[in-house]
Amino acid sequence: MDHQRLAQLLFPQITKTPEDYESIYPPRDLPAGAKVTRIGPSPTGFVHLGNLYNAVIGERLAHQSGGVFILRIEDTDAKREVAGAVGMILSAMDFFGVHFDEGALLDGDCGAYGPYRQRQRAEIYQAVAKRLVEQGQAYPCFCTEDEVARLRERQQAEKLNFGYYGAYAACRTLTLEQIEEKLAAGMPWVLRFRSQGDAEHSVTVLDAIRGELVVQENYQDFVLLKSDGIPTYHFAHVVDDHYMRTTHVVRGEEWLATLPMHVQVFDALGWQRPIYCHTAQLMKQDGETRRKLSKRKDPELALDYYRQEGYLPQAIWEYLLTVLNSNYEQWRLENPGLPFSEFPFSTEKMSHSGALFDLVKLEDISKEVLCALPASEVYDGLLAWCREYDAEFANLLARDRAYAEHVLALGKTGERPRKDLVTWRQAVRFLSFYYDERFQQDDPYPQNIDPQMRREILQRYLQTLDFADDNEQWFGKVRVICEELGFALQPKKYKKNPELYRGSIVDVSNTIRIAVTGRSNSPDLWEISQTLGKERTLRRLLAAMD
RNA sequence: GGCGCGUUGGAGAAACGGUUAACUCACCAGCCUUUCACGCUGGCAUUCAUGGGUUCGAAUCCCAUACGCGUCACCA
Repeated sequence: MDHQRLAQLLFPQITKTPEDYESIYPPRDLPAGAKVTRIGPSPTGFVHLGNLYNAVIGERLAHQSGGVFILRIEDTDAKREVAGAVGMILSAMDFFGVHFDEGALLDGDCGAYGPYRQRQRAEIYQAVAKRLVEQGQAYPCFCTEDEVARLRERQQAEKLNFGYYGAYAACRTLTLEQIEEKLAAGMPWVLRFRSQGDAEHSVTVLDAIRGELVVQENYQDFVLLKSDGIPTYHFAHVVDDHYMRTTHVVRGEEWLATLPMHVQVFDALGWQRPIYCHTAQLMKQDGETRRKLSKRKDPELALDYYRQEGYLPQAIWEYLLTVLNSNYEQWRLENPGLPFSEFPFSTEKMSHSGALFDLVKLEDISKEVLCALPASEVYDGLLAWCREYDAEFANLLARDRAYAEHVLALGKTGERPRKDLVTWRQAVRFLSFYYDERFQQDDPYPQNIDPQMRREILQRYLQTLDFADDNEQWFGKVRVICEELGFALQPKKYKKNPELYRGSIVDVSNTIRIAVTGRSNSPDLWEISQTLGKERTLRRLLAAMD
């Protein structure tokens, strides 16, 4: 077989060689130890939490080592591509504060190792493919998808390993004349790797998460180029990560199974293999079992969900970091003031098994993050979210910034600040009673307070109310009302002898609280009353008496 | 079916052959308290999927078994 001739026949238009690309994409000039990583999302119109998960790993590895973090669009599957998907990826990553040093942008690319969209790299793959053909390591295959499917069925029936390999690789032994004939007839073809592998042999691959992996050699003649001349993932990965000079390939563990193919191509081309980081994917509890997060089944795990609910990007980061490196929480406790980028992230600390995604834990971290944020920043964040998702509330907030900040600061000061806010959406609900436009009674009055007693309490409260009082004076008056009406001053006393009292001071103050705020859960009632002002407080009290 | 990866409490997990199996979240109880929170204190795995072995000693090493997940496309 004249491989040179075959290569020329298959790729007449390709003039550049792999060596040409070596000089177009020279080794990077980076400090020692700097890592080059990338994420390679497919533009399918759905940005997934798993995408962010791997992005966080890649970003940390690159940026904490002074390296480069790349966005590459893996658009080799034209069938699944959705218009506008690149924009969605970009905006989601930007929202979560994931910054790329180079890669695809909306209007073109940024960086010297592009293009960063795989379909635009067709010639590069083909140049490498041509070389493989010249070396006799790749060959054209004219089998149709149907034929390959039937082969698999036959193998299944005979309990053989499925696939296109060895004696089953019909086109592997085609002569140059036969190939020429089929090409001349205009038959479509794919380019297959001519595997020299033997399942009896094994290869050792370095994985930064799992240590040294010993895997079976690949023996399948898998597809390098599809009939449209666009590579499969397996080939694109090798070519791109070589010419982009990626040092660490971060990807999900579902790629472990095809890893032997990838190392085989690296070796066939005499290229240095990257260090792999095969991550255990986030899982979801599904009834009795757990499974990988799936695009189709878990739409609520689209990144957009967290944006709509108003989770803070920082909270998501911190949550993902605790899942990735469980010592992160300890570090956070010891370094409450430091940004998370100071945390020494390590692949060795990563778990080999998939973690369940825990929304409750995320909420706890959100509270923590929001609690530590100064009121003015809370205001800015909340306003930004409202502008997008609750325009009416945005206007209320913007109408009086000082008031809003004051409200947000309530209960935040002191040694033990409250952790009332979880997400922006929840914050809008929580803060609604500070605004008449959103004020309403959410919680019921205490059970042992009938409407008549409610009026009695509020009546007396109104009579003694003096906005010049300080907190102590104010509460002293509430105590007097309690005594007059037969409520226990200490909840404990009431608990001990419920028959002696109508209820306790808890019931009385809650009645007032609900009249003023509509809630049984709020920061200090007197501070709230002062904030609302005399007029509004009185109006609400009066309204509650009807 | 083949191959691969995994299995410590409700969740995330620490432990890297050696006394009572860290820590965080959740849950429960108590304290604090005018509510709800916050905070504090305590409880929550006599046991590390199961069964064998190695060892003076195992969650930690070895071997089976079970279970779960992944993968076997001209999808990534």
